[in-house]
Amino acid sequence: MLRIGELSRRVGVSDHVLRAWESRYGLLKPARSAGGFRLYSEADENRVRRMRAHLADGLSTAEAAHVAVAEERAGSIATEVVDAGGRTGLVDYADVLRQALAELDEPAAQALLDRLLADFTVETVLRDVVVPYLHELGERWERGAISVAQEHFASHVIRGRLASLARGWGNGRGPHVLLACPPGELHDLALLVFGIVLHRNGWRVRYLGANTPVEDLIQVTDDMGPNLVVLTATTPERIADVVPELSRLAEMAPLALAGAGATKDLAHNIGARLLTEDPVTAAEHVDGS
Amino acid sequence: MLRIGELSRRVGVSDHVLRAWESRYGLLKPARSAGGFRLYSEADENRVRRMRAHLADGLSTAEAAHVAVAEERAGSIATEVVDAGGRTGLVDYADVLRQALAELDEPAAQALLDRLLADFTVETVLRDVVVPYLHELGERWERGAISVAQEHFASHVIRGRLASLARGWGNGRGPHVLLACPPGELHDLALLVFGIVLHRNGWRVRYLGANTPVEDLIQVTDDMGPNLVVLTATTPERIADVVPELSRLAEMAPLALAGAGATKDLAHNIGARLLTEDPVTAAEHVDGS
DNA sequence: TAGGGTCCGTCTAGAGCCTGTATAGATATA
DNA sequence: TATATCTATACAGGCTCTAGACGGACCCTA
Repeated sequence: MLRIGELSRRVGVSDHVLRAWESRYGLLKPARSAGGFRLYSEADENRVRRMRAHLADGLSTAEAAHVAVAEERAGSIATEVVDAGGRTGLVDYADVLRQALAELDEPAAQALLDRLLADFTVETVLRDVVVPYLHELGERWERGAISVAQEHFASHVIRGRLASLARGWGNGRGPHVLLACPPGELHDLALLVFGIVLHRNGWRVRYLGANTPVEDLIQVTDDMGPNLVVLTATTPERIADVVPELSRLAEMAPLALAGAGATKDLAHNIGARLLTEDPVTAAEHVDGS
Repeated sequence: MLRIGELSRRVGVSDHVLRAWESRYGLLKPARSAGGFRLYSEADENRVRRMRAHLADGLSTAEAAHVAVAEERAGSIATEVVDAGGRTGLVDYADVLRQALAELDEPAAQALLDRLLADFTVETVLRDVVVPYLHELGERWERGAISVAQEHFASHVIRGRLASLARGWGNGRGPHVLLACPPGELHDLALLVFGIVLHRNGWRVRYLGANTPVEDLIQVTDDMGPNLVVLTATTPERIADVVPELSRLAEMAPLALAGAGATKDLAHNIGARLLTEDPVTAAEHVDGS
């Protein structure tokens, strides 16, 4: 821990200026000694150096400070993630994600996901962070513990990331899977996760998404002849309402049901497989034959 | 974000001239700092460089400025002629896109979009391909000329591409815009396009998406103090149903209405601005003040 | 070729913004 | 005690703002 004079000497910025940058731009937030002296860390020193670099690039003082702070933010999440990743797994990062999204802070959420995806496999991030977060989101949603605005915002950010992971999932030469949710079912993010992992395991994905009439499913199945059709639902009614139609579908192509709404009985009645694991694990275990 | 002195140094054009080109030819539309200083983006820097290139080619100042602005729209770096050809060429791509998506052929659609985005600016692709395609999709949807499966499939692919263009749109230091659709309105893709272009013009975007209760909008507006709130609706009822609430919102922050459902009367009654142009053009014309 | 119009880079003046530096009086540290 | 640091405020100089004027270069027309 350095006091202001020492920091000033090290970075070549006068103590007056350091205080000005602190009060005017929030560049530094030093700890304080018992008597009130500023105590700076190594991170603070680095931040000042980056600030000076940006000034040398021609940015205005205010702008340079802003950029230096913004960089710091992404960086700190990064190291934190890597540290925690080694020890405890990533599950805690669902919390960080939750907080960023609850505050409608898109940059923070994206930065976190960037870091996670840079350091871990897609499967790990999806299984340990995204899926737990989605569960929590769904549960808060049901409890009314979250505003519509928050839910929409979070869904949009997550959907955007998943969509970019899904890019090109119709490509390839592997077996062919058709994904959809039954009529009335609006939650398709877990299905997206499932499809992403399937594609990474060699499948070609056709995705129809939420709230799809079974009639259309049958039509597409007839046209395309998929090797597998997977439906997800969060409540049993969504499936129970269309049992006869799904039975017909199950005769046309192998059918699997997943999600909290998929019960053993329903699957049995329809003649479908039941997938009980989380979307990532389930996708890894599905057999392409 | 650069101030005028730094931009002047970088591009080798005096600050006086930069201001003259701005006021005389509309070459630049810099954001402003709280104190009124011009703040230039990288895009502005590039535009000035192109302007200089055209001057060096012998064009008059007015002409060079016109071309520099126009080619940003037309997108093609190669075209030195102000061409109508690029445009007719592009319009046909909406057809190709429509066909790929109608056949549920994700790889073909993605490949087309990859190609377009490599060759043209984001604005051009959105304005001349994506937005026309969305209009057509909406119209077929109303006519029942398209299956639910096709509509879902197409929406998902387009949404995914737009989401990746939207990545990071909450970043930056420009003015702050809140985007949403009123309750009952489910079509938010054009709003996504609008947000993407706004961000490329320096705005920070907070996106709440389709079907958002006005109560939540008011809440978020109160918390965040956006510089602008924009709502889109495809039918007037969506807006007409919540006129009193929107009037209240309009008193809290500048409000703009857009989309086919936004009428002059509604906007007037609510005390909101009306955006009548296509999403791309409208976003380019929105004033940050 | 002269005269007038237009284009466009440059300049000015007065006001306001941005930012490094200075000052004063009190308190902390060694 | 001597030095370092604290907070709060003031200030100066450079940068930028707006609005307009100026003048050289060019083009048209008579």
